[in-house]
Amino acid sequence: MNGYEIMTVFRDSLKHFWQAQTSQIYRELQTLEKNEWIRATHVEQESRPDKKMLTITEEGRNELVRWLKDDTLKSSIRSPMLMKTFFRGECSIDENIEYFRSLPKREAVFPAGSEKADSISDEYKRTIQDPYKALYWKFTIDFGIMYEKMIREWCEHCIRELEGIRHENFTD
Amino acid sequence: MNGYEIMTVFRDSLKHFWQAQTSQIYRELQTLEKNEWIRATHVEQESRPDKKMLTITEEGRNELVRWLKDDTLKSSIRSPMLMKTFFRGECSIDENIEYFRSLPKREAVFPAGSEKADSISDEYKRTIQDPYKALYWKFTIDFGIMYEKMIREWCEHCIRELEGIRHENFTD
DNA sequence: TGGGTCATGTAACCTGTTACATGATTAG
DNA sequence: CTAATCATGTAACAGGTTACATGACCCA
Repeated sequence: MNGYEIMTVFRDSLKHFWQAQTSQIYRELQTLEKNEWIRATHVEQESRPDKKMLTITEEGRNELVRWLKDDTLKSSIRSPMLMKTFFRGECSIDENIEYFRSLPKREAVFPAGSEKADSISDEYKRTIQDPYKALYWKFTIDFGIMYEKMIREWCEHCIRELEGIRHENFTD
Repeated sequence: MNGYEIMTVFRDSLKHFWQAQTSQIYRELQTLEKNEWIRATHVEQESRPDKKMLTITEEGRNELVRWLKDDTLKSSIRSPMLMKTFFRGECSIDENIEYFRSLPKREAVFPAGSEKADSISDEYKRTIQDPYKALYWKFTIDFGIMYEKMIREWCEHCIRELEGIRHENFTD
């Protein structure tokens, strides 16, 4: 792929678990090239700007597998949404019930609906070809769907607790 | 609180959704002071190093509430774990079944067990006093517990799919 | 006497975001 | 003719990590 194609893959197929800007992609690709983990070929085109096609090297693939097998990396959650929830004691019960009601929509992993994710998949499967590799991509989609469901249940749980205390002497 | 106390709160009570290093805390506190969102008082102590106690200002609280009510900020997931899952097509089915078996333990939000979270809570509730505010902290713990459960179910789902294809002509 | 807690930070680096910059082709 | 797509990046800034630096007290 070239940088532009990688950008479209992030935008269309990976954004449910990782967003990346064009600027970051080009900068990271420069680093990968410096490390000789990828190699560039200049491809001339008519009626389209020339492309810089990138291919993974042997050392690059070794590094990829080394990273995959390294399970010392801990990927703890870093959630601005939970940080906001934590500080919601600054607002009233009614405001916070409304907050939890609107949260699932605002935090949606697939704002267009998770069914739409499948239609994106067609395009992506064409790029990826190998159905075995596409399976792991599908697993990340499944994660997103289950995550959305969990968020909805969590919000319902919080609303129930807030409604339970609304009529106690527990007001701000 | 002073910087050190804030560090202990992150370490003991917020690390399930946000980790912060001491160095970052002190740097951010400098910025908050520059913006006059917090104000410092020097407190002399015997047999202990002097403290720099910090208090939120009126503008600080306004800014906090402004941030709380701003729901234009989208907090999409950024998960190194899902990125690794995505690339797992590089490994064999058996290796990946093992990967999903060990994942819930490695990705645990509460490595000591979520029951232990409650014992941490006692210490924290003493700090926070206000039971209404403590409730929102508990909601973040509940999130962590539900998230762990979801991860376990997701891993079981992935293992089932991988075992289903193991005996098809779908090998690496 | 040695490790843990209390208490403060700085420096360098890496990663992610926002804004800027350019220019050709093609489809509606 | 105008907006979208293809194609490449740079600069500056913001946020997060790692390593370094200091020093006193307290408990075992």
